Amino acid sequence: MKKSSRNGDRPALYTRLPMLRAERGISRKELAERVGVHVQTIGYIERGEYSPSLDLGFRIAAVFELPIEAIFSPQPFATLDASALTGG
Amino acid sequence: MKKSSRNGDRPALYTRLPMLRAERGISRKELAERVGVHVQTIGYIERGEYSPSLDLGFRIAAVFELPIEAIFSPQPFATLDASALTGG
DNA sequence: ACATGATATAGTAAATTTACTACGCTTAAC
DNA sequence: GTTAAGCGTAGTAAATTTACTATATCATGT
Repeated sequence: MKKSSRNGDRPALYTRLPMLRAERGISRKELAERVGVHVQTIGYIERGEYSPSLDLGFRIAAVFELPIEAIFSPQPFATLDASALTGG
Repeated sequence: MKKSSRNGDRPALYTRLPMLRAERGISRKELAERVGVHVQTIGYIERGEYSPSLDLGFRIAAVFELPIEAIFSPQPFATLDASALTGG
């Protein structure tokens, strides 16, 4: 009654939430409060245990002021390269 | 058991799906088949009766080769202006 | 040692999304 | 005038998401 069964075991969706939170020093609890969901809900999303609603996706994107595609992806994110980190 | 109760009556999310389908001459049935959901599911989404999963959002975006933000929005879309339509 | 904050696990319950079936209504094609 | 396609409405059932509680671990700070 929890994990996406469509894809057996693989995450329903990948996310950069842990990295983005780390960068901005915001905890799951704080993010949860800012988007109006339960803390554990953020946990489930970060672990890829399910795909959030688009609605929630937009609220999270608003907190980080980033497009949804920068935070979530159906495929794993690549590690950031030099140009991303130095402002190419 | 159907509509978003969080926001009483307002659509959970707005979408340009009807316009995009019209532009490309694709029916709900065809879109549904292409993203792998039931026809009625597309109907519900187009009527704003609920907010699809981010997962499904990505699949729909892939069909149109557009970013999610171009297809869905928490706020109503404005009508396209001249520059959008003439290639500004 | 103790308290605290952050995260993980487990389990239950409620809400929302998705699937499916059946019908009614229009419009276009024949 | 019948057929078929496309869309809307209704209703039920299944699956997934979200809420919430409790407990455990780990790291930090005092």
